[in-house]
Amino acid sequence: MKFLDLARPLLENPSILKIGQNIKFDIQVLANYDIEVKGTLFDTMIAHYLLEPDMRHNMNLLSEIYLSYSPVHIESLIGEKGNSQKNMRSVPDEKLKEYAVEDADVTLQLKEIFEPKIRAEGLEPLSSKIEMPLIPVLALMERNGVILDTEELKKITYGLREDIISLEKEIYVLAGMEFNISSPKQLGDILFIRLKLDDKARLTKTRQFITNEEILQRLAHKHPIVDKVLEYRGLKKLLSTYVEALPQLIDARTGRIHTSFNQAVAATGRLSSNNPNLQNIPVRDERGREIRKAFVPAPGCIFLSADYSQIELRLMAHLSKDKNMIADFLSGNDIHAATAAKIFGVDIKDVTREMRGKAKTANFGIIYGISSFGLSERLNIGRKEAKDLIDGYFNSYPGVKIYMEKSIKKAREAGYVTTMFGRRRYLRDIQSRNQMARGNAERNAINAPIQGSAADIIKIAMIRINDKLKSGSFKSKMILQVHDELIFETVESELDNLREMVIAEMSGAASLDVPLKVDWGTGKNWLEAH
DNA sequence: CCCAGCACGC
DNA sequence: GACGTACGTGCTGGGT
Repeated sequence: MKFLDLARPLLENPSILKIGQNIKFDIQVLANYDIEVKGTLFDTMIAHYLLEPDMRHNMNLLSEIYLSYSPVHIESLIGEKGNSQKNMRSVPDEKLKEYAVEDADVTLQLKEIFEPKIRAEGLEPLSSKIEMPLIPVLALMERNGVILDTEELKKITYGLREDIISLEKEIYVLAGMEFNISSPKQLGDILFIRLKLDDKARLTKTRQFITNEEILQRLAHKHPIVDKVLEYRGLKKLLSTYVEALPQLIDARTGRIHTSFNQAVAATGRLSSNNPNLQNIPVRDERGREIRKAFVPAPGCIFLSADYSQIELRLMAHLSKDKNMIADFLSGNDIHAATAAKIFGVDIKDVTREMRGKAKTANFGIIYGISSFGLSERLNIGRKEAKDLIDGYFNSYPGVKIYMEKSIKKAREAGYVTTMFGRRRYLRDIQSRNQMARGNAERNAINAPIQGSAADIIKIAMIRINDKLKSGSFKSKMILQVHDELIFETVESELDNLREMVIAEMSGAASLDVPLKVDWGTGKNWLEAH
């Protein structure tokens, strides 16, 4: 009897607990053999992520820390990573056995340590109701993948290449010499030494000239080369990071792109995505948006995109219990306009674009714990005006200021802050005498509960939606998560049912003092649906 | 091979 | 006087 035939009934038995380190990986390997792992999961990597979200969670490290034991490194079996790295299949059975058994032993020992710690720290519900059940959901989304229309991408490629070459030529003429525009060092020397665009130019810590977008924007009026450089940078980024890289990641077996969702990287509880990162596909800039047209549904399908509207600001309203902010959300008015009306003391119908823009920046800044200096930099206004704006903000929403102070106080006293669902973030620098370290910790004390609660909520929605997809025998697939947005490859006949279900599960995932509003769109590519 | 600087997303 | 908005991934250049 083959091993798989022996293992299958155990792995597929829903009443047998599965303990592992990075179980999503095992689920994917077993899925290749048509084994569907069922039953409750306990993943030591995820457990440690909940216990110490800022740390790394690989098994050898955990073993060294918690078991004072250094397991065999995989490299000693299959060699260093690189071209010559061998496959697990090439490892002699005797060695493989030792490795596999040790791996299982260490994992079980770690579980015995982490499980009581999870319980002791009040993390059990977050663990057993959200993080562990999410593992197979992410595994399925990864296997689902998404189709990339390479012909559509090719169309973009030619235009980009041409424009980059002509920009390159124009830049060389304007600079009076050729240089590597992609080298910040060379570019800085051209702009600030050769062309003398700013005699007070700021330097990076490695004493190069800063040439980032913010600095260049301010210089744009001084010389035509600056805009060309900005455009060149943007187009190069699109070409190298997306247009040229994405087609290389199409899986030969499925013909689709399969990202990895990492559940144990972001210290706030968010997911991250890599190989490729499908959470940073361009959308703001007109030229970049074109790339989204290349993400398409399977024949007979249509994309449904559903996203939480202003979830972080709604969480600020909920967590702070600020009466005015709650009222602004309940009114159904545009929140940034409502904020502007309060800050500037005008009727909401008299709010100008400029006022709304400032209020919007202030709203974002508040979530991130911004200072008056930060806000003045961002809005390109004076320190005084920025301070007045912030004072106006706190007068409008006094509960928000109190909440921010309370968050910092909680961090000082407990050493950590928590999300709505008990996720912790330790802020060890909150007492630091180093201003920068302490400031950082204080901003995290404000941001982590908000960003983290939003992450908790969308994870709950994803689990419930996945359950409904199964129980309702939908053929539609959940394929992507982008922090506050879920994307589905929808069988067209299921669209109405699916949309209704998705919106209900997303808005019902948590009960706040303000509604959890969900916006949605559909389309024959990701740009249309967004 | 690693880090810095930069740019994309939320 | 310096610092100054959270969380990520990935590219290129440039030094080792």
